[in-house]
Amino acid sequence: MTPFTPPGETREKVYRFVRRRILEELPPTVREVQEAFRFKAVQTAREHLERLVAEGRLVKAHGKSRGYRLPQEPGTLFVPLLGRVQAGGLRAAIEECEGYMPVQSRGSEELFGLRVQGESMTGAGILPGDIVVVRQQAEAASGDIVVALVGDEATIKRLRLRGNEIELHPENPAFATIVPRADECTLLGKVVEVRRYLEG
Amino acid sequence: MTPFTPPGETREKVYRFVRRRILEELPPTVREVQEAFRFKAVQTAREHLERLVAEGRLVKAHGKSRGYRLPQEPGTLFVPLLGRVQAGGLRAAIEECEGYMPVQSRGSEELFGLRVQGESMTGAGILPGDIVVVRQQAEAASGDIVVALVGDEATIKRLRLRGNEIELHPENPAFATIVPRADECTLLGKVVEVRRYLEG
DNA sequence: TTGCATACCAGACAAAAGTCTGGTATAGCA
DNA sequence: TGCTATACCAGACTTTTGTCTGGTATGCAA
Repeated sequence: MTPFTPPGETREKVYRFVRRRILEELPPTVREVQEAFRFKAVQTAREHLERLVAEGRLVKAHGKSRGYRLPQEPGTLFVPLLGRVQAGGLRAAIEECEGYMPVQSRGSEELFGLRVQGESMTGAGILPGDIVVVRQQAEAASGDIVVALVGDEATIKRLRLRGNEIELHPENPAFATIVPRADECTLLGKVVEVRRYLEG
Repeated sequence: MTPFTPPGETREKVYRFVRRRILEELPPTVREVQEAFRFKAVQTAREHLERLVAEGRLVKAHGKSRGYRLPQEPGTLFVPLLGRVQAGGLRAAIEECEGYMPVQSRGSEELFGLRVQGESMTGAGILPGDIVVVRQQAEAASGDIVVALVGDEATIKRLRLRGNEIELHPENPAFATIVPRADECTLLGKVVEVRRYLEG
């Protein structure tokens, strides 16, 4: 190989290669980097990688195979996607989930996805078939969109607190506000994200 | 260790462990599985893993380190998130993207994320600040929600084809339909997903 | 009882992957 | 010119990791 490529050019490509591989769930080995770039020596790949670590663009687990990672945790979590939640059974629903979906998150949160049924929140841009990502929490602020278990089915509404009273407001004039008694209503969590898949 | 645990119980836990590790971007080695379950022999871990492969719950790359993967490609891709797209510059906008977001995809698609500006699509549940995931394509069907470059700015509208004419319909009565000339309108792609982050 | 299955262990070997020492060629700078 | 830096190569060593052979204990069914 001609021992002169512009400084940093190859390294940039190495970085992009490694990042893609990490994001695709299988970080490369040093020798895989070597082969991808047709280096004749392992060391060449290693030098680029170590340089990227020194520059802070990668981090590594010393001595471990496929040990190169991205520095600032892209923080992608896979959370269970639930079809519906019925009385008492958030745990059960999570166990029997339909699948998993990737969500960006700071980590220590308990999240789940829930498929939206009904038109009661169309005014807030939440349509039937959409998926809401919910953070499990027992408290929420007035104005938050929440998932609550009222009677024996989970429902998505906007929460309003009036003194000690809880109100669950739909965002659609065709639906009525629910004012549940405290003992027949459990807050499952707060909606932190809304998704709509327009294909498949 | 007591040589009797109910059949399949440990294997189920091994499966969950491996799946979590794969989704977190670093598949475990056989010995990491061994240690996680306090097996005294590597072979025990290997037997569980090989069994999971035989059952089709995992697949593996023979002889490669950290070679266990999930069978049906969870297919999570990281796509560039664009703030805005201006005349001519989809390539440029992708180079200078704001960041990356995880998207579930069948793989060979060219996707990007775009932040929504304006209220012209609120009727379709697409609000200002939402992010749309767009598949790059030069053609689309009547009725699709598309991103098009009209003049020198990208816009999101519902596409209607009337014979040879292209119409870009807003979903908000306060906005007017656009009927661009073919030479001043470029189709950037089709919206395949809508996301709204309600926090942060 | 025998046979067979599951669940596990001991100890080894071989391949894969990380690491290291020492080298060459080119370019830029003092 | 010598010094330093980058980019790369050769070949080896060491650790990690995948793989293998053969073993024990328990439960179940013929």
